[in-house]
Amino acid sequence: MKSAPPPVASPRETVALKLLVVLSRAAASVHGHVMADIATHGLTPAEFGVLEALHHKGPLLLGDLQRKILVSSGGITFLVDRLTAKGLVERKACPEDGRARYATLTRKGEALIARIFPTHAARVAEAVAGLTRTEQEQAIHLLRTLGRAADATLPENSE
Amino acid sequence: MKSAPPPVASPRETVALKLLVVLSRAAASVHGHVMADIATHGLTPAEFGVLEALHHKGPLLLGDLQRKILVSSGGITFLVDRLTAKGLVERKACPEDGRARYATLTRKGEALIARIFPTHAARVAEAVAGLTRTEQEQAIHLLRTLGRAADATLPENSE
DNA sequence: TTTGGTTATCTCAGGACTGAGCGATTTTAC
DNA sequence: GTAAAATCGCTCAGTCCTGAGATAACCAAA
Repeated sequence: MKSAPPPVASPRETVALKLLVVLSRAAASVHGHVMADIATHGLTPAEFGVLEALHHKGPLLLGDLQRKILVSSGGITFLVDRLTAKGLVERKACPEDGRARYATLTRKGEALIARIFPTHAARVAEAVAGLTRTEQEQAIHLLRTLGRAADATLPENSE
Repeated sequence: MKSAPPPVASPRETVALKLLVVLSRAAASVHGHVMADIATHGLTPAEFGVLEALHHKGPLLLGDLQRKILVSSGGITFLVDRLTAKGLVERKACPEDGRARYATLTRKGEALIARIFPTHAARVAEAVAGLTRTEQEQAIHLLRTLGRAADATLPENSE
């Protein structure tokens, strides 16, 4: 004699909630692989992100770096401080803007990222190998659309 | 006279790395929506996860709860402590196992989650509205496959 | 029963990061 | 040319959470 549970969510919401769950779990799982790799080199994911960004883009203003790896303003200062203490990154003055600073890789930092990046790439490929190449490309397309749309409707991003 | 950059990654790895990026960004964007909603009720995402899980599954052993919301063993103790202090959750002894504890919602906790869940569901639906219903179902399928496979190849998960 | 191995939770020290607010600089408007 | 507004990075107090170890309870075998 049990009564049916109340319809707490419409079908549309049910699908959306399921998508949220699998998205979070997939991201966490893949992240787990990546972290395990990165941690063996004594780096946090955020530190690795900084090194990777500088490796591929060259010197970057701290603000650009911040937006790229998605940390707070205090976070990027903290990260660059720590990487500087490790001798992997340096700050350079920006000639056009006295407020801004460039972050650049030192020789040692460049050598480190060049050494560990190939392993990282292989590990990522392995982590996503559950999908075929075609499926990966489908997923990329869907996730890019999803991410863009979600960003656009975020309140604080007025643009 | 610039030489071509060295092939740092194979095409397979390039696709995998791109997938990692869009996956992380999509998860972060959707997470942003959810957090903004949850924070207005004075809850952290992890706290909300606990309430949501108990709301839908009923009383749960702490260990099951821990695996469900993906926190460390210390984390689940901390979360249940804090929710207990807020009067939203209680611990109950487990008759069959003296080591284990159930977490259950209090009246107040049940009332809170019942009140805020509909808004949450609507917000999630809005956050993923950049994809059509069909696309959402494709994404769910792909992400579920991806997550499962990634978990299975994670070293510490032997099963 | 006793012993040892597992499992479930808790304790606690510490780390990564946030976010509000600050000074310094640049840009814009008058 | 100067005052107001915006932008950049930094400081710092505080938060959430991790992870290694401790404690207690269960279970199987001798």
